[in-house]
Amino acid sequence: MRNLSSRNSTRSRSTPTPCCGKVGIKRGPWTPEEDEILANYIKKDGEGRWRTLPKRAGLLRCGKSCRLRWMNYLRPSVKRGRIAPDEEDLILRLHRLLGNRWSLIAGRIPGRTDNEIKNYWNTHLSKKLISQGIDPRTHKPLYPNPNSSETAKIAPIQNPNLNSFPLEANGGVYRATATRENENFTMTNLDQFPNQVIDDGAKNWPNCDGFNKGLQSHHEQNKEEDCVGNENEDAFSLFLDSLINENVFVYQQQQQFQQPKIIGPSGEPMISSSQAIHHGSISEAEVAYSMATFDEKDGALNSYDLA
DNA sequence: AACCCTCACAACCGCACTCTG
DNA sequence: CCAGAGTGCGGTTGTGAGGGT
Repeated sequence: MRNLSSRNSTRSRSTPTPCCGKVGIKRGPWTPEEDEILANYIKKDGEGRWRTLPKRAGLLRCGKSCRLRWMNYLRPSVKRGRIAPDEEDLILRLHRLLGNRWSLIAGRIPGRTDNEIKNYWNTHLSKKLISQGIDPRTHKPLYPNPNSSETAKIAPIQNPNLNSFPLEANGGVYRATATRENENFTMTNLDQFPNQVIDDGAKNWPNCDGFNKGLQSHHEQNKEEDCVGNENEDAFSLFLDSLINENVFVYQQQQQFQQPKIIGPSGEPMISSSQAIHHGSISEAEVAYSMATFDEKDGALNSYDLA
């Protein structure tokens, strides 16, 4: 799994992309004939070794192009057609949680590809949000107006101290370091996960663990279908589902509902992720990120100590 | 009919990660 | 440990269709 902060790191070496830019390589839209050749070849010989695939299959395309065409268009599991309203709603909520992690979002929407969701976002949803006065990047109001009840309904609840993703790389660990002065409470993921999930730790899920799986693209998940049967099957998915559902709940109820106070094992006040989000001490994205990571040193999932 | 503009979507590109020898 | 191959991801660009003038 790629380090989520790696895009900011300096590239260690500069490797060209040999399959691209070659003379004699066809570019542009794929023809039905090319599609048929590619699909037939993959049916026969399977995916992978994309760089040499075009030559083996007899296509004048670069490997990347073949892979993209297969992943985004030709795969049998790819769903075509319009994005349904419920899918749109899910995309919106996932984007609020995950930002432009299109492959993560796509992994939560069966049959949809990261490219399709990205395109749909850029052409439809971002404009829709802007027309509603919401910044599509931050999901915050473009023109904050405290008197606008409409804005308050839609806008996410975020910690004003945490506008820029305060996730620290700590030996491969991304830990939410949310704190808020004068307010003491602790949030853990214990109220979200069964204990055994936490106790197992992500180290016990080397290739098909719920968390890594959740962080992989949809097509990667398909590649690992043989991993089903693991008791920890997609714990990340369950968690994300709970976040998504909680998120809806928070948005609907934030103005009028007081959630019951939960007392932790040592008497400390405990809150759920939705309450923490509601509280403004941690954003949805921070919860999602931190929940999706584990400490490589002790193999334990991160918990939140917001005190 | 011709041209221009906008939109939606497919495809490309560069970067960075993992894996392997 | 290193170098290169293979691959995935996200931003950007290209292309074709449709509508307006």
